[in-house]
Amino acid sequence: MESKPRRSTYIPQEIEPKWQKIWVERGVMKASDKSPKPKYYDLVMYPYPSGDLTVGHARNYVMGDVLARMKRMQGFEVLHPFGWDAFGLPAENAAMKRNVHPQEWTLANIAKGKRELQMLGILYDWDREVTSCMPDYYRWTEWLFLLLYERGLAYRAMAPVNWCPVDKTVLANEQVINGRCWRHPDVEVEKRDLEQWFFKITDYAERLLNDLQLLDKWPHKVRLMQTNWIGRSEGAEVDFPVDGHEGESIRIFTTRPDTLFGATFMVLAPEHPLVEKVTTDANRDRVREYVAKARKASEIDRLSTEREKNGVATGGFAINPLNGERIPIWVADYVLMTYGSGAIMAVPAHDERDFDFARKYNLPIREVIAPAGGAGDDLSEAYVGPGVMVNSGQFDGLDSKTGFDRIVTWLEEKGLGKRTVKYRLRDWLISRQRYWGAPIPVVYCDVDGIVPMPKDQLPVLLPKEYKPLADNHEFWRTTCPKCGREARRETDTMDTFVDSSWYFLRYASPHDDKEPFDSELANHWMPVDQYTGGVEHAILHLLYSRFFTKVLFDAGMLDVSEPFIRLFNQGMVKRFGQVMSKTKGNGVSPDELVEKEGADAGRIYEMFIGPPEEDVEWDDAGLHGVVRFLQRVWRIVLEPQSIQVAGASPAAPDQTLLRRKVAQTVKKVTEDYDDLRFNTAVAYLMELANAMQAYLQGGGARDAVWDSAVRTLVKLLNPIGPHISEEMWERLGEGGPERGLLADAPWPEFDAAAAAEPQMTLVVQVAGKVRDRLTAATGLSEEQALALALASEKVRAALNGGRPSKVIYVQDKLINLVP
RNA sequence: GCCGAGGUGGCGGAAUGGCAGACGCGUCGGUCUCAAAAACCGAUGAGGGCAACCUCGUGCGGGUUCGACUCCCGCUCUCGGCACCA
Repeated sequence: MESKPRRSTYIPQEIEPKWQKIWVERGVMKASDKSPKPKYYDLVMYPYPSGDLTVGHARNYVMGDVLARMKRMQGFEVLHPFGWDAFGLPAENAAMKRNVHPQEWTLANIAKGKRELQMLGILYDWDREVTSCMPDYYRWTEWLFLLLYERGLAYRAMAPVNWCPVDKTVLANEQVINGRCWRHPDVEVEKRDLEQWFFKITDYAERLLNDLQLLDKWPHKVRLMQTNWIGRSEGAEVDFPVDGHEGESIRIFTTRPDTLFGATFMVLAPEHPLVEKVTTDANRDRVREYVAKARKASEIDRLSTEREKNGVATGGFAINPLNGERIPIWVADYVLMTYGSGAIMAVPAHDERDFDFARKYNLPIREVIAPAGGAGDDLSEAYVGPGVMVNSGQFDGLDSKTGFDRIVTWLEEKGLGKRTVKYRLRDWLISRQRYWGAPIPVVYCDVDGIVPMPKDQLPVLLPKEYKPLADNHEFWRTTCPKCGREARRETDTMDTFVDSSWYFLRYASPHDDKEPFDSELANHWMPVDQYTGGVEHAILHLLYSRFFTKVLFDAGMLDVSEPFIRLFNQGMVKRFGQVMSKTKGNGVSPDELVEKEGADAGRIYEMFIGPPEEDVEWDDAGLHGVVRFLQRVWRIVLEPQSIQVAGASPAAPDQTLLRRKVAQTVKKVTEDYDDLRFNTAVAYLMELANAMQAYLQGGGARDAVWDSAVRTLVKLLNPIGPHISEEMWERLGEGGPERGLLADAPWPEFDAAAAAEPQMTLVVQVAGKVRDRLTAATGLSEEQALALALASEKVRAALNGGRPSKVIYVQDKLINLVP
């Protein structure tokens, strides 16, 4: 019995661990600070180590890895680091549930996550790994808090804050979604008056807004979301004197000073400090009752736009500074204490909210802006558009835009008001009543007040014992750094978004023990060339990081004022209609994937599954299609003799054609990787493999042209399928541990001459409908093309023997004959 | 309510003013096999025709253009963001 010649088969499980080991030994992804090559900083958002890494989460890490690998081959010195957003509540929840220390749980998850990333062939410079919960990192988070404090950007204030009753901590505005906690969509936040630490991000509102214009490589959507979040409004502040209270006035903000003559009443927020003063004795009980009720109402109820507006009259009156008119002062909770000055002038004719309110309480509605093209005395709704000013004394007849300026100027001259810009953005509340976070490094002393820790005494270490810091006497009993008397340490920790607002800088000098980062190195690597992560951070993390970068720029520690040049938000991977997660039971773990089909197939499938920015549905059958593709590539590259010359209708093997296809693929795949269009890049690689197989089936010679095609295919495949391509490279005799890695080989150059099409398909249309397709040389003149078209039987038939009255010729593409 | 993105075969998707459906999945037919699976080869938008071919077709209705998935206007549905910010 004769045995067939033994064929090598593609068995990913045999080759993947081998190359992973070699890459690590060779330090393939180590970034050198001193390289003469141009730098490329390729960053993925560092994750929370939840211990729940599925191939779904890994999708964006694969994207980052593909780019990093190609950029290296293209001759860049690539910084591709990884780290862990390791402080945060889940660790405390796990600690309470399982009685393990948050740190123990976190570090175990990190070890697990790291192993899972490595088994997918994702390479990072692990020497630069940062872990935000370790003292060598949070020491510098504390340091940066002090920097902000020194610069007047960190302050402590009593304020009504959002309290999550489940997490038992306060939340930043950005963490409250529709009045509910961002981590618990079922839990309404409560308002509490607490003294808390804030970062003064509002000082940077204007710059955060303006510099969005520089970020032209960010998704339009994210820029828009930040623009709306910052919420800039131009208008005027105007003081309305309170009738009968000499020297007392109510300051309002309006974006429509042109409607000042239409103000028929004023509204104060229930929390407004002047409420008590302006209220008359006759109205006092009702007003007090209303204010008490409003304070108790939940945020959700208060902010609901559906709810009918309500309020009470104070009995007091204010004077319109423009016309001296006496108008009543009301209290209503549709006016928010947290925006503007907590008081408004109500112009019901030209504001929908004021209109509703006026209707309900029969307050006068006076039209002062007439819509262009006719007086709109229809009072069924407020007219909020521009128009011509009426009932406005000396300003009558002006268009509202001019009136805006004139009135503001008039107010400024009289000292009654001034042009103002307001933002919706609020200061960033960073205090958290939690154990597992970076301690806020300040001490409260009866004598010296708030005393920041001296920087050389950092870090304020978290105590080993897991219990609330406020209950840990050993932690908070301390001495004042200034006077040495007994003092109390701050027991709140920082929002974990503080940790993640600067981690991308730490990667530049992760072991620096003198400062948060080495400015020279940070300036070398920054800005991040490509930043990849989920869109859920469109506001929170990205806004905070931009803020920190600007503060550090102002402090002279950084040369850049925007951290991320190009931002990409990848879509999520779903399975059975839901986002993949281990807890939901629909996750595919890296172990499962690698064991079943191999890391390369999984990587390529995740890139091929759909457009990278879209949510995609994981499908095991689809994954198998990629396995087939890899097996085919393996055969084409290593076993071309095993591919039978087809009997039926083999396409004539054409070397020029093959060379052209290879050259065209180089261009398309390179551009697509660069633009993160991985799905089409894979499609082009498949097309090339199909063309190469057809060439073999046609009996094509395996000569120099073939060899070059094979090597190019393997190289183009490398960033996305690194193990199989590295193995094939070695077996082709091109590389391997001795002769050099494919990962270090140069990227294929685009050969424009080889890619050029000498012939074209001339599409012939008659009246815009395709009637024939002709093969012709490129560069035809219109006359030549027309002659060719008219020679076609089908075209003549479509023209019914007539002559075209008009001809449109698109060079090398199409000719359209209009009868 | 306001702002934004989107709607293409049985499915995921490709094509951004010029050949609609690349690439893949699935399905059907074939080769191999005692058989099945796998693998490989071929077909595959719908309708009509023996066929060459013809007609229709990118959510709906209009428009611009020699020509529209692509641009404009209106509508509709889906998804995302914001939601009393004066």
